[in-house]
Amino acid sequence: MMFPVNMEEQDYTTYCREMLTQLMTSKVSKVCLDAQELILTMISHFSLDITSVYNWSMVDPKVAGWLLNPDHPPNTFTEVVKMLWKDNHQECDQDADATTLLCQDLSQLLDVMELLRRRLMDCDLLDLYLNVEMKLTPILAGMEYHGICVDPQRLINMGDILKKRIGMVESDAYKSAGHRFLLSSHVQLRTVLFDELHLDEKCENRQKLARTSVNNLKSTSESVLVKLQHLHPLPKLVLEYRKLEKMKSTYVDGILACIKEGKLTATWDHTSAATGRLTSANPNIQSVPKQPLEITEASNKQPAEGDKHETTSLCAREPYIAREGCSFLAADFQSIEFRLLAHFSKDPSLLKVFQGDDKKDVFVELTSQWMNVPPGSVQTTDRERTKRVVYSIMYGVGPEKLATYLNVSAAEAKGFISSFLRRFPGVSRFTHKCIEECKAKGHVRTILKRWRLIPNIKSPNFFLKSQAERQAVNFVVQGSAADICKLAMILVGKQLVERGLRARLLIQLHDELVFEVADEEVDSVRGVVKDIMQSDDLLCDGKIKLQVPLRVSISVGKSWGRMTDSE
DNA sequence: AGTCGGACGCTACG
DNA sequence: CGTAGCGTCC
Repeated sequence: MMFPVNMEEQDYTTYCREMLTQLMTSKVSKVCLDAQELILTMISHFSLDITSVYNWSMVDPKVAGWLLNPDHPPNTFTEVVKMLWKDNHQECDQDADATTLLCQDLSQLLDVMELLRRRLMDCDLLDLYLNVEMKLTPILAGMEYHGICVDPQRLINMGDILKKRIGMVESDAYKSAGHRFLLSSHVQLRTVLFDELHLDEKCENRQKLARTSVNNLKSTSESVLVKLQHLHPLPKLVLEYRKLEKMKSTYVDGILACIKEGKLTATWDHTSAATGRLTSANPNIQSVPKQPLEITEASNKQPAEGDKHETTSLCAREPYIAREGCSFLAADFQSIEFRLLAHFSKDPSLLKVFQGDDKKDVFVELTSQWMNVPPGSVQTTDRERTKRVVYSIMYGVGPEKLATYLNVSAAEAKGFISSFLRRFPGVSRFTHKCIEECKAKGHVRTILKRWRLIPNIKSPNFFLKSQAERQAVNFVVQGSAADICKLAMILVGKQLVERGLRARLLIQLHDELVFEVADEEVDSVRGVVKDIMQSDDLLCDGKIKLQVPLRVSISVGKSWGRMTDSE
């Protein structure tokens, strides 16, 4: 490519923009390390129309390296090279200057990419690479470019309320402990709870309290504090302190620190999750709490009035506001991982739960099947328990952890799991098939053939082998859900552009997409998004057949904290 | 004497 | 299961 030097700046910019746009949309193969970053830079620098970058096609060696070995992705070009040639790669000249090094890299770039392409082909990953992962790259760049508007004043107000309440809980905690100590220190809390107050010895019917995983010390985690809270006021105060502190440090102060020019600009990372999921960082928008935090605010001002306390509800998503004249539209795949478990298990009773009426509640339906009672008389607590059991089985967590979630004994939890597996035997068949396949091939695959190498599946160490088995099963379910969500992002993006709708994707929460939409386009966008996400076209034009239908629910709102269901 | 970085524990989300 | 990020502690 040539860049003329004798040009006015204005013309020069126009010239470059034209050149680069032509190059990017041409059929010529473009190899680019960190393609996402380049696209973002170009959108920002040349003020390009975001929709025009969706059909740019590039190949990125780092993304290829990650797909080949998702547990140990290469972070630099050197690491990509190392990965391909292992130990027998040509030594780089340590003393060479930057230009020489760059030239060496460039001279290798094409060869490297050619080799990566061949590897991807051999591993049956090329289709996934070209038609999913690389198509997603410009979409992620777009998400980073748009950013999300937040109202800083709301965050500051929340911070003030939290600060006051934290101070009060702190002094109450010191009183109940009998002395001051650092409430945020697990080590100090452990001493107070167990060495000074001996709460573990007073614990009802000798309940087993959790231990820390690395050092096997007495844990002070939520599940332990819940068990201790009836013995002494301190555990409950610590629980409240932790909730308030988490909210303040991560979701108020942490978010405020990430605001640049009035908006949040998270980075979206393709290659940091071995399961194929996306991650977001600085901030991690995917972990902003959904449930509001209820806090009791003592009103010192008018103690004469009847109520001593007034309760305030703090919602971390409340300060996220759609831009002027726009609304957020969220599209959520309803229990997609569970549906995929049903698909893979082919268990007739499980499949039946997802067939027919879209309106019915799948966990009520499942509880009804499991307990042999009519759906109408399923209790809320039973429904909740069913949900926990299903997710525990999918994640492969044992009876102990399930017991803490359900607040029952480990024996009871074990009973629930075995009862469930007896009632839906397809699930066990599926998990065993996963593990056997993994043992035979050394890896497992998702519906889009994404793979994960799991060498520990043959480990003589029981813990490592069990962990590997859980990972194998979980990867197939979680990774397949990730595949489908990526397909949705790509296809919805394409359809919105084709229909001239200016909705833009801002956030991906694994099974949910959040768009920002002009108010007058909300109805059209809702229709398009829902149709596509539920259509057979989504699954590679119907080439992939699922045993269950996918269902999408839509909600709309001006604030991310106040979204209402929308037909 | 102050500061950095890694290990660890805990907890949001899905 | 597996991400990010906050906090202590050495």
